[in-house]
Amino acid sequence: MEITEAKQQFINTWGALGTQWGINKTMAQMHALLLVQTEAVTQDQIMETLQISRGNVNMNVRELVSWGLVQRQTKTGERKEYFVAEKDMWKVATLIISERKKRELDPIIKLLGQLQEIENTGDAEEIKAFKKMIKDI
Amino acid sequence: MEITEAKQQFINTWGALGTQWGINKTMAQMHALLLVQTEAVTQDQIMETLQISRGNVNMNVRELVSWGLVQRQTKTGERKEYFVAEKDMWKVATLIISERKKRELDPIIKLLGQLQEIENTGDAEEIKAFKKMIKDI
DNA sequence: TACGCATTTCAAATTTTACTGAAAGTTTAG
DNA sequence: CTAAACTTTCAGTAAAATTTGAAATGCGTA
Repeated sequence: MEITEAKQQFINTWGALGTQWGINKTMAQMHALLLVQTEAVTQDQIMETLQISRGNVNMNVRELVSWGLVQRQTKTGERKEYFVAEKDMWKVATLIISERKKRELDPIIKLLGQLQEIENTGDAEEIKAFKKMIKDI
Repeated sequence: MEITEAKQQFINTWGALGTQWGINKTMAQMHALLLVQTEAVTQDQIMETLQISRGNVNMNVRELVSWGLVQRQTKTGERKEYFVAEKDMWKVATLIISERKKRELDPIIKLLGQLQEIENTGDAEEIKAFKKMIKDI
């Protein structure tokens, strides 16, 4: 296998993995593409490589940037924007985990706190079991 | 808030969280339902509580069982099946993590190994960067 | 072995989620 | 200030995932 093919396969597999983890396929693929690319990449290059529309690229780039996984770059004297991915894998992992925690876990933890607090009438055993379960989570 | 309402809210939120993590909503809700239920539960009870079809219950129960999160029980002299969830949250977490690892991570790790191995022609710098990236993951 | 209740299967329908493309909006060099 | 060059938005469309429901199958009892 040569390098181009290897990169392609990596992009596809990364995309598939993303899907299984509740991350949209295109976003995962774009991330993979930017990871394997040493040089900064333009919107058009992404469109062509992944065969997707301009709007789609735009939305997912924005999302990747908001996760802190990708940065925008502008070269002086050019209107065009370039994109580069964070390459330090340790940082990447940290960013993903803390971002998901913030967006998804924190809300449910808050709810669990509330549930722990407030109910009190009814079958005592049942309530006790429920509270224990919530607490354990 | 009383216990019934609290349980309901827990089921809904758990379902929503599941969705965000690439687990289908019904499966997550069913798991939540079985968690908050002290007693073993039948297919019909699940259908009624979550307002879903028999086929749907069947498929998702099977999936939960295959994850080891739920067990089937039969009472002697009855054809009917009852379901109970693993209640030890530590075990639950371990099961989920190891199952997802097995199903999703292992395949990509295998691929990464392959990618690490085989390509060798082309721009040396590019290949080096790619291999480093793969290795870091 | 046959009957009836319960579970399983799976193609079709529905629901949810993602993508496209064209119009509107921005930015910057000149 | 203007126009060219990009970027962004979003309603409509397309694709993917989930759910239904009815037919087929399995199981236990008599």
